[in-house]
Amino acid sequence: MNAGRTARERARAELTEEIKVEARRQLTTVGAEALSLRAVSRELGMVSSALYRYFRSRDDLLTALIIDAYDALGEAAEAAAGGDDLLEEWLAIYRAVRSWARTCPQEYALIYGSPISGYKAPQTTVAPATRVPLLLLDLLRRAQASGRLAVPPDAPTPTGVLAQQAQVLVELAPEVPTAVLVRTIIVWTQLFGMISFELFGQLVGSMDPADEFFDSASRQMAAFIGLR
Amino acid sequence: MNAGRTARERARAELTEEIKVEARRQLTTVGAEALSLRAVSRELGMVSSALYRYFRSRDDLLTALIIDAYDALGEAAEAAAGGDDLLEEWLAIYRAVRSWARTCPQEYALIYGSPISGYKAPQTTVAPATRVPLLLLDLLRRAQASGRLAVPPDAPTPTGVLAQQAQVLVELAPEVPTAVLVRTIIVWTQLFGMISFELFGQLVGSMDPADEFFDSASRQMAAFIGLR
DNA sequence: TGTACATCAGTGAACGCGCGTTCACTGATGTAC
DNA sequence: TGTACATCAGTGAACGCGCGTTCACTGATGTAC
Repeated sequence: MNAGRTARERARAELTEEIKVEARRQLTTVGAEALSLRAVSRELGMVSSALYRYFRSRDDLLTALIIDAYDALGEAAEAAAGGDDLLEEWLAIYRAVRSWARTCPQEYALIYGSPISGYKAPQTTVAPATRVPLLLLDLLRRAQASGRLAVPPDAPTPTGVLAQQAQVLVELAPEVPTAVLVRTIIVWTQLFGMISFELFGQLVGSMDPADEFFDSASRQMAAFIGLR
Repeated sequence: MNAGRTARERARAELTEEIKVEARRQLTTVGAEALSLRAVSRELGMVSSALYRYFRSRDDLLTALIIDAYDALGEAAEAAAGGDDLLEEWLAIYRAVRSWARTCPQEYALIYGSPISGYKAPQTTVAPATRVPLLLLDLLRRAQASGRLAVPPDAPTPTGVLAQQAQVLVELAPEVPTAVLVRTIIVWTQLFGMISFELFGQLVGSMDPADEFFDSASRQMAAFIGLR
């Protein structure tokens, strides 16, 4: 499929990739806020201004890295999906998310950590960000269809504003009870709270290393939304 | 109580405070990573080197800000504690934490956001960080003593590594069942996951504004640990 | 109460760095005839 | 297949900034006798 591409096009695609790879490499030591175009170009043996042929600005490079991070996470999660047991699939997705976060903590921080000061994420980052949530919602739809989703009796059906807000999710997964959808957001925040605490050192002194805790929490949260 | 203090001592204490206030003010626009000693001193009308009479380095100033942030959060939470209904008290502490985070998002990010690259938090930050958890554990002890803590039947009692790790908490709240203590960490991570998502913009498009969601989640999480 | 000395706060210059971005340019690659 | 022109990648110098930290110093405040 590279057939019709000119040498120029191929070189451009490759270098664009190399720049991102090097930027990612530097992220492991330095954090997004301090990521430097000059350092990246220096490491690639090119002059800093040359980088502007590939990215219009530092923010543009950051955007590309953010989209790549969401996509990498999405791919990792999607690769873990499938199988015939839905609960196991749910847990596998959870593990894939954690595992990706642990192997790429700075990329995780890029998308789920503190906002980068002075950087405003453009709309293009929105779609990649929804890959994992959409995957989980799809799983819940399948669970509901196959009778593996037992709405917990103590799950309150949302009313008022909350019910309205839940509509966005209802449209994506109309079969799934609203009470479960709200709980899904709760466990969704729990998942990232747990991973952030693990990566950012907040669990040190209690549940670190967090393997067993993560496993227990995942299962309890799956039960919390009624998945079995 | 300022009686025995010399003018020098008073001036020093005041300026130390002013530096922190100005640094905090700059944090609202710039993020910890980019916080600049020179900018702080400039704004205070002093020469940058003068700041070194008060803080040995930039990291020292950051440490002071971190400790202050934990303490401010701790105070806000402690102020919300008390009252005769334990569930209401729990919810009030939750609301206080969220409310503090929303009024001081950059200070929140300082302690619960991505780690600051190149900064290593010293031991002195540990104690202030435990104020809120200790408050909640104390509440749970009182709940257990007054029979307001009904261990949820589906809460698994931890075994193996998890049981060992839970010992740290058991020592702090020996009356509270271990199953509840593990769930407490789960809801603890949920709380900060939820707040981070709200502040960092991850809920936009679903549960933002998050007031009702936060309220519902707090109550459901209280029920999850068996508090009523 | 007054004096001599020690402590400390704040100055200003300097060191040695780094950064993002622009711009006129050279030389290679691609395209149309 | 060969030539003329257009496109594009990469260069190197420059602009205008910023930063943390050190150091010898002046002058004010505090302390001991």
